[in-house]
Amino acid sequence: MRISELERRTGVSQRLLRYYEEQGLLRPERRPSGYRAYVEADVTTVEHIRNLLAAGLSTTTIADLLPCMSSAGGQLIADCPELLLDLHRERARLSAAITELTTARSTLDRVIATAPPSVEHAAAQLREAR
Amino acid sequence: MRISELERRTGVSQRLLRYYEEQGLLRPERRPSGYRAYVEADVTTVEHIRNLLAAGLSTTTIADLLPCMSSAGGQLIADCPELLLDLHRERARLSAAITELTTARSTLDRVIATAPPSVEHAAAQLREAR
DNA sequence: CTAAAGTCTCACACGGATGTGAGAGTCAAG
DNA sequence: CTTGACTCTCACATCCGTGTGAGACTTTAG
Repeated sequence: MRISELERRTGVSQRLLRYYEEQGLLRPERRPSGYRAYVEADVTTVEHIRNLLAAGLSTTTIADLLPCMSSAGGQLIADCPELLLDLHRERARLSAAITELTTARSTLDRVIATAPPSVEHAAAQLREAR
Repeated sequence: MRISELERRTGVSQRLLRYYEEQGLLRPERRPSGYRAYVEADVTTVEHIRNLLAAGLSTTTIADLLPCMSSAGGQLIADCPELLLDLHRERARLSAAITELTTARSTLDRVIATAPPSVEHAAAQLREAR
């Protein structure tokens, strides 16, 4: 598929799709014309990229991660205990973030719960008004 | 405490501590000299900030969140349906972020799980060596 | 063949998080 | 008082993810 279709299917701009390629996250074939030729799996890959970026990972970290995720075999980390160590660190950071966010959300829920019904009602109307 | 102590205790540069204040994340008192006077709780607050930033949240989002995380002042929203609406939106964003982070962590777990025991062992030794 | 739509590369721009340095004021030890 | 360490503000600089536009080439529809 060409770039506009991948853009449509993933909701990610062409600019970013080219940027991800520049960062080594995507490696589409090229047609004789120079047009990029993406494959079906790239749709999933782009979704992975978006998730990991939203989680605060950098493109270079993601670049390390993606080969492991596509190639079913763990050959890559088989040779590289250092990478495994990085992944463990990354996981710990993610867990800490999840805990933080979950705590924050609970607190938020408690605050929201203190709103008197009249205010809830007013807010609901505000929401409709948009 | 003054800024260099907070820097030492949190590992966050003075530049960033001032930046967080500029963004409304910290509100240290000022001495007559103009020096910032931080309190004990600021250490924890800074840790929260670092975690939330690492989770991909912006300073403005964190600014909305922090008051909820320290003191659950429910009186705040009694007068202001607009704020309640913001909190609901914030909650939705938090849930989305949590989902993304959890997805990312599961992905990471699957990658880690492909490591053969020999590599796990090598990694464990690397970890000790630090 | 022509026109329109799609794609390419390149380059400039921008906001957010962070580093770095200059110049001036404050504090504490000798 | 002087000196050195600490702090202040202000400004410029950098990296990263992203937007936008120009100018040239490719593909497709009529």
